[in-house]
Amino acid sequence: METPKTYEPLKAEEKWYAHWMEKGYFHSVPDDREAYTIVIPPPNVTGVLHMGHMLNNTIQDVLIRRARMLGKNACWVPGTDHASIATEAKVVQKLRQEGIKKSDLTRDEFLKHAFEWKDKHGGIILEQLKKLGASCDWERTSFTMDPGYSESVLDVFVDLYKKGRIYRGVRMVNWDPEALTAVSDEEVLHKEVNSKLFYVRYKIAGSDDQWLTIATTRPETILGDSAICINPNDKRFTHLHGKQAIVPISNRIIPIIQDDYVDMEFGTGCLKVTPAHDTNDYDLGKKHNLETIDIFNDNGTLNEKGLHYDGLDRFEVRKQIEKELYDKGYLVKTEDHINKIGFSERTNAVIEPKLSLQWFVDMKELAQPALENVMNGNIKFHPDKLKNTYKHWMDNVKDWCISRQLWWGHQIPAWYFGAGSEDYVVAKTADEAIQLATVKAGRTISISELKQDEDVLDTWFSSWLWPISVFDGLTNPGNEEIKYYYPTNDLVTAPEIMFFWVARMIIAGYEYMGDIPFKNVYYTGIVRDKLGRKMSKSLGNSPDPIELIEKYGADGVRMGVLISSPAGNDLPFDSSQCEQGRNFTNKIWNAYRLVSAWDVREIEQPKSSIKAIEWFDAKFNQELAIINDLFDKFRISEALMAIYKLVWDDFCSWYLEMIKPGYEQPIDSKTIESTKDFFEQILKVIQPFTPFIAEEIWHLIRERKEGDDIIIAEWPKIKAVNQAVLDSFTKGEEVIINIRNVRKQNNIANKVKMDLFIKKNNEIDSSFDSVIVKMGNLSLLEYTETAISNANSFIVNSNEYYIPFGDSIDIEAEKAKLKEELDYTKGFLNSVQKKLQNEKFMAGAPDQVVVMERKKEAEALSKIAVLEEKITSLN
RNA sequence: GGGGGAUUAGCUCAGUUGGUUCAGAGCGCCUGCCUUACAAGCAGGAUGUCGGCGGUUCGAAUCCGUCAUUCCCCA
Repeated sequence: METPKTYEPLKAEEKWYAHWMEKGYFHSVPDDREAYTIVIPPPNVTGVLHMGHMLNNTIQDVLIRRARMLGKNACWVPGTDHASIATEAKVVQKLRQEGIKKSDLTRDEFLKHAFEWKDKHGGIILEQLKKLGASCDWERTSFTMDPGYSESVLDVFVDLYKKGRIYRGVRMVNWDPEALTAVSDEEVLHKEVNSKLFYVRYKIAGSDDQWLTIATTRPETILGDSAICINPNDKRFTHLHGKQAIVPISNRIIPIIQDDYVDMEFGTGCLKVTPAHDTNDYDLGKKHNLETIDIFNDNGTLNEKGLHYDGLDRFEVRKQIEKELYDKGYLVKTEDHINKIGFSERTNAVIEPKLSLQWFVDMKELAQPALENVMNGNIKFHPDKLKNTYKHWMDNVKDWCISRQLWWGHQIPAWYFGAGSEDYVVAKTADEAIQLATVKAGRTISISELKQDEDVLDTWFSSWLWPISVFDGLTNPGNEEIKYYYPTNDLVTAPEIMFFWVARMIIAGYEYMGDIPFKNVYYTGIVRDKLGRKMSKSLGNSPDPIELIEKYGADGVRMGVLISSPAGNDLPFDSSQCEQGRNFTNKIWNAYRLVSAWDVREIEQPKSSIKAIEWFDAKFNQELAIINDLFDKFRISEALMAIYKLVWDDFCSWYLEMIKPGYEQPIDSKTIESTKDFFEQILKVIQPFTPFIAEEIWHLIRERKEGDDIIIAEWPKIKAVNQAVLDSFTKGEEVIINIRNVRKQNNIANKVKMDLFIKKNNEIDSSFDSVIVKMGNLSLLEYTETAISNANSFIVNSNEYYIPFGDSIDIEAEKAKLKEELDYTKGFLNSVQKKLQNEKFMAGAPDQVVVMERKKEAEALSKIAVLEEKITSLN
């Protein structure tokens, strides 16, 4: 049976993933080993895999696979998030297509539809992760609305309420008029848009024809105005102090107030104050005891306070009111204006600041340990610089609005028994609520009187418990698993959710476990397309990961997303990177083909092979130390690059070429065994990155006993590095490259053997001569006392190398080449000597540096001597 | 408006406490090769005022100031 010329990934991937699953290698149970734990950032339950997931999960898999090889008890917990707004929006949309309106359904009916949807689409993304090779412990798959999980969410709500950390209050919230729910500050995206600034004049009350002019971007909110505000220092408006103004159209009389909040430079210096519809105005309103006039319905249309605009959409009103203001002589002018507007992350609707009764978490004190323990390094961020962003947010942390006017999620465990604002209790179950309510009301409250809060909790109010609740740490505190796996080790996520999720997990960790939730946070970047645009479904610029896997193989795609993706930097993705990854797997495949095809005999081991083995052994260990260090620093893509070069350049281009027997020649058994040992070491090191091909070749290269799989093999241990061998090789390498250059410049085919004469002027290391002969395809390597005429020549370490080549040598060209090198060396010498003659340098520089400069000087001088002599000899 | 980054080769990025030829890597590009593992390959090669200007220093990609450009977060 012939081994195919190119690696065919798909079959191997299916085979080995099934094998790993069957062997239970991904499953972890607590034991004596050190635990290494990662909890997956749970994707939306109904989501599909996109490039961001690919990047994120590949990194996690690399970390977990390496930890497994390091002998740790590796546990990667997968799962999904119920994603209340996103999922509910999808279900509503699907029902609408079927002609069903959400408003026609009861809560229970709607939830039935939602669970059907979840059962149908939920977990698709987890199946896709398997194709990528993700070695998650699938027996531990969690969902934020699992019964046990839900229980812990409610426990935490009740607990925080009892501790006084949760309160209910009327606040300005970000209202999504499309989803009809409040959203958190973090779910609002601010974008710059071109809009208009409207200059509108208000008549001063009691005057005949005195006016003031305000500037606003939202003329429709005029109907909700409660005051005009001016800066008390503004000299232009001292005549307005204590006066009142008349609101256009509605003709209400409102006070003119003074506050230095007003920016005298912006607009006209007169600000209209609409406490119900602007966060800053709300604060002003509270400060000055202004009336709050809410003119909007929940869906963004105006209500009866909007007078004749009752029922019309806010944007339609903006158009119509412009005309009315103009017709009635109130509109002074309009100007083009760029301002930032908040959009809902989920529905893209323009967010309306709205006053409403919501539940909040008081964050100030909770945030303290979470801030401290990141700043003091108990939790490390990679890259470290993101600590600054974190600190800024935590220093200015605001209360967290946790109620959402949705049905899909954890229903808030608050129970109302009357119409008063305090007629409610917070309890996990209805039974408990009855008891509490009875006490609070001072009379017997029956179940029929009790009404549970209609709203659900923000999704992040459940996912902030993720590292704890996946191990039942709240419902079954102190259990064996939570003790063993918590705190987890590394978290891999996007900086976008640093506040939504990371910060809050740290808060919950301290509040409920008294400890950090993880030791390291690795922040990935945003995956962008070639034009630098964020990959998104709406732009349609995101490739389908599964198609990529089918085209390039999972290993190729894994490499493709990691190869240029340092922590915290965006990943400008192009499928050519997957091509590079696929080429790499193919390279390894062909190295295997080469090694497997040789005829092995009990013959003498060539000297060059002995040297090659010595060298690669040293080289491998040198690189392994570097790779381990890069892993420890979470420089994953650099570790990959180091491995890439180790395999491609050192192993394939140098080592295999050095030991490769001639065409149809056999290889000695010692060399082949050493080579297979090296190959195994290399497979181990690539296993975290390209697990499938590693496993495939692991089983092809040598007979394996049942259960001898690379996924659980031991990560190579570092042996002492023979630096002398590495140094000798470097010199030999330089000679070989020079020989290749001579061939190239003179068009001498590789198969033509050449002679090499060496005139020794300086110390010379001849230990790799046998390798030079082989790699240079030399018929002769000889040391000589005299220069050789009529030869190509080069200089390494002041020793002269000659390759005679009859008449075809171009003496002038050779001279020019030597002259050029001479000039460069003289210039170099000059700069070195300048330094050495500089008294300040000699006084200020450390000895080591001076010694180095002297050595450089000596080398340059000796090289110049050789070059000059050669040039003379050519004349 | 406030805060935080970033700026090094055509692209994506390394570059530790300022000091080895420190100006680097991968990709791309150029040249020559279908040399029996691999053309998804081999061998060789070129490319930079380290964003600008100023400063500190014997010495600056590295430290300081300033300007420019740009990204992110917050208001």
